[in-house]
Amino acid sequence: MTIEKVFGEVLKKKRIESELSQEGLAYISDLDRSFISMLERGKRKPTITTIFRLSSCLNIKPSELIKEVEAKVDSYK
Amino acid sequence: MTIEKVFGEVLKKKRIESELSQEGLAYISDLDRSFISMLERGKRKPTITTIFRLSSCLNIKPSELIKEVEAKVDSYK
DNA sequence: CTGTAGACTTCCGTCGACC
DNA sequence: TGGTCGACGGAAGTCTACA
Repeated sequence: MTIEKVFGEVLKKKRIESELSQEGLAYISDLDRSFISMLERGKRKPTITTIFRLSSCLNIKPSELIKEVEAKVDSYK
Repeated sequence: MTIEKVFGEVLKKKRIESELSQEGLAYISDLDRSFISMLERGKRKPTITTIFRLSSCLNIKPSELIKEVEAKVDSYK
């Protein structure tokens, strides 16, 4: 498992929990919808600023988002 | 304060605490020394994979690194 | 040991369109 | 609503070299 794939899974989960569509998240985060789609599918790797932006839109701390990613990455080892 | 500037400050602090030179960190993380230099000065924004790579070299969890960044960012608000 | 410059390759992130 | 395609500008990250 790659970090970007796990990040995509976590992002999708958090987005669903916030009851947002990709389009809705794209709108409030001011990121492109196709980019959100690629992030969720692990086709793109976000920069630190993108991580912070998405986190605030999902009402979660960046460190908590990363923590979930790191826990999931560790579980694959 | 921008996120990348704060990240650079935290990165430098952690590197010094690990008693590593930029060159040493570049070597073990397999990143370019000039890139490490620019990261520390906030001239570049790391992607999530770079954050994970640097964290493991600094013996810290990615989420803890981000946590310090987010705390410092918040302190400027 | 660190900063920076330039030239380079790869990829982030945008945009419009279609399924 | 989400996946994907192609084109694009700009930025991530490498490498050499010099102060």
